[in-house]
Amino acid sequence: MMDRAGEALILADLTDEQRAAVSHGEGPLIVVAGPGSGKTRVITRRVAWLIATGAAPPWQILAITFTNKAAEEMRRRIDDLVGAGTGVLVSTFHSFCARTLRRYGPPGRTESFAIYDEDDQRACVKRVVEELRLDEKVFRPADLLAKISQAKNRMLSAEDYASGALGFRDDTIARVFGKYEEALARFNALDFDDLLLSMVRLLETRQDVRDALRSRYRYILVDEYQDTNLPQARIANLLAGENGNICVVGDPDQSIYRFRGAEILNILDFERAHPAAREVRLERNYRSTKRILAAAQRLIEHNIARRAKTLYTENDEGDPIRVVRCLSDDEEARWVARAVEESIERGTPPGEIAIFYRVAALSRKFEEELRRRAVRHQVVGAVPFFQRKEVKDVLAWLRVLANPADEQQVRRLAALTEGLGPATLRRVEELAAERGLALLEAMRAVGERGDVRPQERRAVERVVQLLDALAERAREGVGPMLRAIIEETGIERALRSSENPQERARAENVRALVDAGYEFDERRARGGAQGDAGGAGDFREFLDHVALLSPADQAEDEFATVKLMTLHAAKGLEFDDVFIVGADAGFLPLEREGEAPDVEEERRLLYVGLTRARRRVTLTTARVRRTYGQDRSCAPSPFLAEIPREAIEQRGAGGDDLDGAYEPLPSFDVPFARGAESFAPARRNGRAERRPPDFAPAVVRAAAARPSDLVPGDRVEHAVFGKGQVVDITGTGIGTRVKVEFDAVGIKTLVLQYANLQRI
DNA sequence: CCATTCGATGTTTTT
DNA sequence: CATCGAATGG
Repeated sequence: MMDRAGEALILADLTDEQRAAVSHGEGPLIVVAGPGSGKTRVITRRVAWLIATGAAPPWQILAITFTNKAAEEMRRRIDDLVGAGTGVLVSTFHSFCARTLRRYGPPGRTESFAIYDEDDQRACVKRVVEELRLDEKVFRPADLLAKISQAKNRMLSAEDYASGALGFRDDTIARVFGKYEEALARFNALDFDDLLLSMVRLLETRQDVRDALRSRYRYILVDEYQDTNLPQARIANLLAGENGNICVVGDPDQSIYRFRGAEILNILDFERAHPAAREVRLERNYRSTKRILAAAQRLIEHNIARRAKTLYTENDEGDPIRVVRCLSDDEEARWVARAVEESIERGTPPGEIAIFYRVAALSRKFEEELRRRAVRHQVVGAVPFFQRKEVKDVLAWLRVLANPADEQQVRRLAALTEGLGPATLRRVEELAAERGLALLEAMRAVGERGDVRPQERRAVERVVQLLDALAERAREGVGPMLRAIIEETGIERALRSSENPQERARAENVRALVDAGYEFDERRARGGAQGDAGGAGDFREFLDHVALLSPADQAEDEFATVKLMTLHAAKGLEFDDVFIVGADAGFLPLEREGEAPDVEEERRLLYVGLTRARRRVTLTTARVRRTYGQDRSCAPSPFLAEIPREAIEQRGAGGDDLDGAYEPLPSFDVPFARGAESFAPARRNGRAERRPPDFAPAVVRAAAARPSDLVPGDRVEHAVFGKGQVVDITGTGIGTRVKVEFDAVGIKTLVLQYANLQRI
């Protein structure tokens, strides 16, 4: 424990506001922290201060974050201040709940419950939909799941939903909801939302648990409070108790997870829920230049549902924000990649450069372009490793072992097993129904069905035998178990010998999973984890760990690589040089079919993006963007007009200007200057219409024009089809199609754009 | 039972 | 264009 000097040290280099928050005594505290205002610093210092002053021993402090990554980072910073392994619990809501529920048993489940991720959930909904004989086209499992999750976030039960249902569709959703809940209970499973809801129920119904937890965790700190949903806020408040020691930190302007149930009122109305709360506002920004901050501030002031907050900074004026209007998305990618290169040449460390986009699908072109230029880069949160099919296939074996009631996973095993198809499975299910057995038990008894052929019976037995063999090896650790799985099932071998390079990459994932298992064992052997040493608990813990890992957690912050990520993933990070691409109407705010965009939320999203930057921001737009292989013309995002002009330097890439909304400025890079003037841009409020090929913009025509001096009779070569002769050419611009009679494969019609024909 | 092919269909954001 | 699911043929 620290002395007075240590205490002074904790407060030494803080501003008055920061100090007020850090050294707040008992009772509720809300810290409204603007971007770059030293929020994490305040939390970690406060933890240190509580310990140093003896207000609470470390193990009575609970700090809650949203992502594992944030938790890790916070733990690290707390360790730096107070020493490692002091026992401060830093956890995400979900893993804190999972852990507590495992200890006390969630209502209606046993402690060995499975945690269902989105894939599992969808599969489960799908089964319900089939069971109810609904048309999957009309009732798409993913849509239904979204509705169900939404309801759960609002703490509505299936019955609640049913009683509020309007019309047939709602009624049906309510029925699916109910069946889905039944299925989860039967499988002894909880989905992500249930982890929170069960926790609420546990705290509300079990006074002993509530008291135990309250005396255990006397100080609660919640980061990113603006992103809490109803159950999360309820949990935090139940843990804290009335007038308890709850400290919430956040920024309503950075609330960007409404689609997932985040309730911005939790933070806006915190004081109403806690009349005794003290509020501290952190408005000084230490991160960005004056210009960036001014731009962000002016932008966000267009929101109506917010509480005024005025940020300021003592930092430099800085460079203007670049706004670049490109002729096409291809060119945007080229331009950005070049600008990234240039930034690196100017001395920016690659790891200090980031590219943000609204939708993940946009990443591809930038990736390709960076790869072409050999710029090291990394897509953050691209494909969540532990959610890849091959990884989940392997994990399914462990999951069945951990929770044999999980029929969903048992089915998965069946699907993985050669010779065990739907027909055989149905027979096993019938057997289960007849005898009142669990699916897995029925598989053991498969011999009692006369109508299962020996070949199929053997397949079923293989599954059971492997599970038994794995159970035997459970004490050896997760690594050996995983290894046994891939060896016995031959999954890695099968993938590795595939023709398809993508498949072979999957083999690497399987291998990496086994490695992760061994690493887990090692970490555990070193005494890192708590709980029973070795044995069956091990792989359960491994599964929990894996289930609650998010894509963002996979990011390794390598100093040497440029980062690409969605605007959502950018929250909480900072970079010297930020590129926000795809700043087009329709994309930002993102418009979805049949739904009005949530403009304020989208504006906050851009606000988050802008305020990640320390030194430079570049926003890019494209006149023509390709989606579904179709060209659509786009207007710039309306948000661009909300940024003060004096903070902007506007450029057109391709000898073009910004549609008159801004002063025309000299071009930066002019790959396709000519021909641009012949094209009058459609600037219909984003929702660009599909245009016939002849109206294809000049840029694209220029791009496609290169080989189009082809005439019938020319000899050409194609990468796949080999050599051939051009028979006919139809269409113009991007829609140009070439009919080629190939020597080897006969006549094919190719889209000139993609065919990549070489004249010979 | 399985592999291949064809057609339709689709694009947020994530614990 | 890419991916997925269903249909189809072996």
